[in-house]
Amino acid sequence: MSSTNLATRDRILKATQDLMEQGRVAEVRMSDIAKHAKISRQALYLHFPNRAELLVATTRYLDDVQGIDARVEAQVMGASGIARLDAFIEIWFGHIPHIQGVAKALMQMQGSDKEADAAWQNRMTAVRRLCKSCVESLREEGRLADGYTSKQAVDVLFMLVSVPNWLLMVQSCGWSQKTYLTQTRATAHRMLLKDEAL
Amino acid sequence: MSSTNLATRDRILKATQDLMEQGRVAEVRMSDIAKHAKISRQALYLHFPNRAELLVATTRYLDDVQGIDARVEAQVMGASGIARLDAFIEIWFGHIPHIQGVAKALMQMQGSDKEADAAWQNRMTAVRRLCKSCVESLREEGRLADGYTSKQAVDVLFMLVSVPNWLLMVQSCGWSQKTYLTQTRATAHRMLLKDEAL
DNA sequence: TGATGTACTTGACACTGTGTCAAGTTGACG
DNA sequence: CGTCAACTTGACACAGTGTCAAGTACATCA
Repeated sequence: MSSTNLATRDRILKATQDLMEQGRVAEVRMSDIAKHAKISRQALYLHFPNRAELLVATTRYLDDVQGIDARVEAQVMGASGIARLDAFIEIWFGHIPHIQGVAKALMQMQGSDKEADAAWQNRMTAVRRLCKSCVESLREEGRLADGYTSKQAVDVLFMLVSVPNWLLMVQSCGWSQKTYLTQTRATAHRMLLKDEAL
Repeated sequence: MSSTNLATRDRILKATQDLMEQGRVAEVRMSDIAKHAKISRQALYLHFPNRAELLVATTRYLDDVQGIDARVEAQVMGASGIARLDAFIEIWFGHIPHIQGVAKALMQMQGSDKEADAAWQNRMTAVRRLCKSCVESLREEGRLADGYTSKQAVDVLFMLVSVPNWLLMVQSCGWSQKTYLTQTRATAHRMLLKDEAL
């Protein structure tokens, strides 16, 4: 895998992204990806052991292309309290459209494929960590609402910003990105913040 | 389909429910269901044209077994305003555990199978209608929060009570039914109700 | 120049699960 | 006894994944 041609590997990842972004995710077969990357189907298996790992690698690739880590570091971890929460939601919701196709495919394999299951779960752990850092920062500043344990607050935020919810609102219900962002931010505030009755 | 033996049909539906409730949903094959219902795999196709329709029929069967329609009629449509909203959430969340397995299977087929897609979408329309009736009742009583169009309010409620969210909180995050119900009811109030600053 | 190795191709094949088809079997009812 | 409905048995087509073996094209190096 690491010994194979890098340019080809990137072409595969790019092809996967392209096809996923477009359409009927489950109809993106290994052979489709190969065709789009202009290699043989079998060559895919020289770079990735199976479909699940290819999809996971694609999310990593997309993270890199979008420079998500750096932006998170600067804008989320660089802020605190409400500002951190808002920055997190904004950056994450800006990223979802890019990964949404691959995410859908990966989630569809859940249960049918243990590898895919674990892989996606693992990816989501990173997002969960960010939720946690937001909650902790709010708590440190005394802004966290009563009535939740810390874990519950993290769970709630994690649910609020989940990909399935995004898919439902933006793709099925036709909400614009902007509307959904605004509404979710407001909801997050209403749910997680202490009333400022001062 | 309607000309075949009814007892067998029910055994199939019961078997499907049993297997789905238990476990790894995607690993429930047509042959597994047949085995569990003590008929041949081929006999399944005398009763249901394909897997998708079998799953949908199973949700209908579960609705019937649970007498969901009557309870909705009495407790949801029989109430109004906040009481209707609360009754809806309570009944629906009480029902999700029963249909959750089949729902998961159906959602997993989304995209790979147009029939399953349409079928599940169609099932969810009924839930959406209930959301709508709650929102309309709140609006009639002047309790609906400002800042949403009616459609947006329905969308928000629909998202809040979605099966994926239930799955995430109750199955992945380990929330108890009761906690999740209480929290969701509170969230629904916070999001949909006008502040009662009187 | 010729040897070696890497990246890729071609074509075949095993395997799993869905759905179809054709030819039985069984039991009830007239 | 005949007939019909419900079901069984066994075979098969089809799609998609993943594997395997043999071959090609090209670069690099002795």
